This record gives sequence, C-alpha cells and structure tokens, in this order.
Amino acid sequence: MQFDGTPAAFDPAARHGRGSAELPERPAMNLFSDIRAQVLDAIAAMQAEGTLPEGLSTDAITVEPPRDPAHGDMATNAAMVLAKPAGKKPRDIADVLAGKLADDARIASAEVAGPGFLNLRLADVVWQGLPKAVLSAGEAYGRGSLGQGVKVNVEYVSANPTGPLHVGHTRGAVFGDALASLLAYTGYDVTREYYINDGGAQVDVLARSVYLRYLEAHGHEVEFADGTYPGDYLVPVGEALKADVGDAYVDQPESVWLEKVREFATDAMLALIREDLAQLGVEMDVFFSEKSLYGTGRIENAIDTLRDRGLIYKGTLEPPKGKVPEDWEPREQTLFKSTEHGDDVDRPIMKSDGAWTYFAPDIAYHWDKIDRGFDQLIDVFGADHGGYVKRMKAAVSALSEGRVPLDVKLCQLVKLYKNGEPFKMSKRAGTFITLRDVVDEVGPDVTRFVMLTRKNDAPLDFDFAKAVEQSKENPVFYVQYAYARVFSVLRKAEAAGIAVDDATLAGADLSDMTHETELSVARKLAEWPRLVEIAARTHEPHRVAFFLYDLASDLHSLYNRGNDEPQLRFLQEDDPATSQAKIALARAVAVVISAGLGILGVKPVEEMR
RNA sequence: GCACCCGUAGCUCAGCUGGAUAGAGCGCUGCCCUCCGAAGGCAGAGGCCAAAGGUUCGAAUCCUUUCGGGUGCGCCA
Repeated sequence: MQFDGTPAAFDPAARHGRGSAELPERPAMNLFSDIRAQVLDAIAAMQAEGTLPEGLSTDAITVEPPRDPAHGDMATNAAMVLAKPAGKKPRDIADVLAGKLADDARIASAEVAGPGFLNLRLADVVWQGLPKAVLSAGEAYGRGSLGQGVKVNVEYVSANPTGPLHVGHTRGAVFGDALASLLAYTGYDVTREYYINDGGAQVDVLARSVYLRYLEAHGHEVEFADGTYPGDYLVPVGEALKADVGDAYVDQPESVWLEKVREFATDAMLALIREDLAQLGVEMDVFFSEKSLYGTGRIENAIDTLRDRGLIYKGTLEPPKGKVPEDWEPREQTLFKSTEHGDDVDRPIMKSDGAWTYFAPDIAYHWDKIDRGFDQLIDVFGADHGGYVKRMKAAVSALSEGRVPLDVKLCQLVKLYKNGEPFKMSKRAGTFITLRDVVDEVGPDVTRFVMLTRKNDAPLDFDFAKAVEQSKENPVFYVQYAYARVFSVLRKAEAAGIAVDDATLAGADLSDMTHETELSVARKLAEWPRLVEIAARTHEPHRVAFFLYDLASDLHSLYNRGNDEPQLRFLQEDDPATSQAKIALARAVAVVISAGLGILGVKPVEEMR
C-alpha cells in the first residue's frame, strides 16, 4: 500500500469495504496546534490591552503534552518565553494568560505551575469528540498541512545493478519507502527514485562474469578469478544470453561482446532488483540511469555550471593524515571547491586519465533533480557512505545556490539472528543474505515493521525467530493484535444486531465517556496528528512505529480493564447506544493504526486465529 | 591524524528537534481468565542519561573538551 497523496487514498470505505464516512465538518485538526492558536490569540489580546508589549516573537512558544499526566493535558511555555523580552515575571504573565484561556469552552482549567508553565486541562467533551473527528476524517485524520504540495524527491536503494538486493539494501528500501509514504501522507508531492549505477567499472565486471556463465552454458570449463562475481544468480543470465545469441560470442574477444553483454546483464539485474523490491511492496516512480548521463553533455553541463561559479580548478590535494596510502604521490587533478559549501577538503571530479570520477555523474544527477523542479531532495544511503554526505550537500548547495536543501539519511547495519544466535546461512548467494531470504522467511509486513523499530542511524538486530513470534515481545504482532481485537469486537457487535458502520459510530453520543482509561486512549489519538508532523519534519518514520506500539498498548490496557470493570467493556448487553459509543473509540484506534501501518507499508489484519 | 554517527535501567532501545519527578520491552518479584480474543493486563524493584566544563529561567537534548564504540578518508561506486 502506498499513498499517492490524494484524499481518495485515505477513504476508509475504499480500503476496508465498510460504510462510507460522512464528510468532515472541518478538516482533521491537530488539537495541539488548535490550542496553541488559542494561546496566541490570548497573547494578542493582552498586547491589545497593554498587558504585553507589541512586537514579541512567538516562535518559541509551544503547546505540548506534559511528561507527567498529573500536570494536565497540555502545557505551554508561553509565559517563560515571553518574560524576558516583555520585561515581566513569568508567573505574572501566566496568571493573566490563564484567565484569558479559561474563557475558552474547551479549556476546563488553566493553572500556573513551576517556573511559569501554564498547565491546561481540557474539558471531557473535547476528548469525547475525538472518535467522531477520527471516524469522520477516516485515515486522513492526522495528515495535517505540512507538505502543501512541496515537491520532494526521495532517492533510495540505488544498489549497483550487479546482483540481488541484500539485507542492507532491505533496510534502506523500507526506510526510504516509509519516509516517502509519510511525506506523501502529510501532503508533499513525492517522487520515489532509484539511481542505477550502470556507468562504472563494476558493470564491466558484471558483464565478464555473465560471459563466464555464458561459456559455461555452452559446456566450457570456467574459473572465476578475483574481481568477478561468482554468485550462482548469474547462471540463468548466462543461459538466457545463450538462448538469445547462440554461440556468437564464444571464442570472441571482449571488444566484440562486452558492450552487448553489459547491457544484457544490467537489464537482467535490474529486472531481478525490481522483483526483489516488489516482494517487499516497494514501487519506484523513476529509475534513473547513470549511463544515460554520458555522451549527452549533461555531465559537462553540470560541471560547467560549477565552473561558471568559480568552483572548479586544477590543483593537488594534501595526503590524508595518519593512514597514508602506500602508493601515495602528489598529482594534479581537476577539483571541485566543495570547501566553499561546507566540505572539509576539495574533491576530485576527474581522474588523471581524463575520465570522470564517480562524483561527476552524481553531481550531474543531482543537477538533473534540481532541474526537474524539486524543492527538496532526500538521499538514503548506507552508513558506509557517510564520508560522501558533505561533498554531495556541497554540490547541491552550489548548484542550486542554496535554494534546494538536501537531507542525507544514513541507514546503519542490520545484524541477523535466529534465537539470539548470529545467522549467516544463505540459500541463494552463498556468502550474503538477500532481501529475498528475509522476505521468504518472515514475510513483507514483518520485514518492514521490524526494519522501522530502530532509528535509521542506530544499528538494528533482526531476529528471525522473534520476528514471527506471536507475543508482545514482537511489536509487529502486538500492534496487529490490537487491530484484530477491535475487529473481533465489531464482529461480535454485528452478530448482536448493533450497527457499527463508521457513519453510525461517528454519530454516537459519547457524553458518558468519562473513565480515565477511556479518556487516555482519546488523548493518545489526539497526539497522532502531532506525531505525524514531527516524524515528517524530522524525516524519521520510525516514530510512527513507536507511536503505534504505544497506541496498541493503550487499547490492550482498556480492553483488559473491562475484565475487572464491566462498564468498560465495548459491548454493553442490551444497550446498543452505549455499545456504539464505546466501540466508536475502539474503531477510531483501529483507523489510526490502519493509517499508521499504511505509512509503514504494512497491511493490518482483522483476524489472527 | 581528520570527518560523520553512536554512548540512557542487568540486556535491547525510545525520549516530542531546550521543559517539570527521564520512559517502554525483555529479565526479576507478586497479582488478574464464571468476564468483549490471557497471543493480553495490573503492581513492584531497578538510573550520577559515558565524564568534565559552558550557554539560560531550565540541558539526556545545544556548544567545547576528554574517554569509549562504529563508519569513512586522492584516479572504487
């Protein structure tokens, strides 16, 4: 499931075959920004009446959920932020502000606390209205308005087309794809892109390796020397080549077949990679070929652009300190003055033989992205490319004259385990574990979720046994289980003749929902739009996974409390109206879980037996 | 040597881009199925946020330095 950025993609009726939701009375809102707006209004009123001076910056004012629930539902730092520029004591400002905010019907109480915090407690009716807001908006609840159609290019995977994708690529694929979905969800115009490194020497190596398999298919004895790819995934490619050209290339010099075989082989590898990605549910919008840049003047054009800005020169670099390569000798090279844009040293763009370094086409590629009108660029790399970040940012900064930001996200290594033991075996490649191995073992949903249970820049332990275990130790299961439980309740309700379509539930009367456990579930739902915004702004989709775990936990908690306190059960015997009110809350949780899992690319399951 | 990332409970990790008494899971201790799915839940114990300075109303969070771990470091991409 991928979001295409249109509202239709979030129509719960379309996704779940349930009754269509009524149109929201107003766009799905972020309760925290609503209240913040109210705080700013109150400050403006204080300025109007002279309690506060004009011209204060309100940028630093926040309205956040406090860590300690005893401090209320929301807290604002407004008084402390304004104290110094206004020349007043924080608590004095807070007192007046509290009085103004208390006029708002949504705010039950406003208390000054600590150094000048204003703790707000919202009226129960606000929380009681939340399920309706969620059910009316469907999965669009939480989208917010961050993206505003801004064009973002997310480049990820971009593995060399020389073999199947391995675990490292898998993490990058999942991360990039979830990030792209997250941004699309919040209203960005997202392009998912894969850069094919088909212009370098490694595709020649691939071609020679395939040629060996081709000879093998003709019954020749072959030997895989160092610098060739011995993986048996090339066997069918060699056979396919034989089927295609017969014995035309046997006993022929490289000059005859290299180019043809290279093309044949990279096409085959790309098809393989596309299949791998499809297994994971990843679908790219654009595959961009490095090779397509050569011979068109586009690399020269990009470099000339830099030259026009005085950033290209011939010079000699200092040898690296510490570990100096043995064959080091000073050489004059064509360099990009990346230090002008934040890099540590200038970088070579041309080899001494006059050929481009790998950096030159990369510059041209990013130039092309800028040229295509993207407002923001994101590159997802493996952590081993960390040394490449500064020069790439420098290039984009120079080419766009600072207009287009480039964020590079590095994904750390994945270590595989099985029952706590390091896991090394591979069916296909012999030496490394492929994406296909992982997906075959645990499925795409588990793969994706687990890959997002760590920050991208933290190493990840992936335990095959735990990943498929059905216990709360396994976050995938735990979240899925919460979702399934809701559907279990819906099924029971339907069997009892209670209407539980979303439109009916959205109209339920929740004014009796006053129990703390229920209210705290509603509070969690209120945090979803805020969480989405933070995750999108920081480019950190893992936050969605952690939020879903917390939300699931709240639901499990409420569910189990029904064991001890029957009035908390979702199904109230012979009381359809109360049942619908309680189920509205549960269903709202399911909607948010579904939206969140949708961002992560995981399918929710309605039944787990 | 330089750059980037990381250092939080016994273990694995969150921590809202500066907020109040730092959280979760595992493990440990003790509870909860006559009851909507116990594949769950509740409660308890467990911390000098690697260390030292600095910035300010306020620091796990920002800056500097040190220690420890990872990744890179001119014609490989």
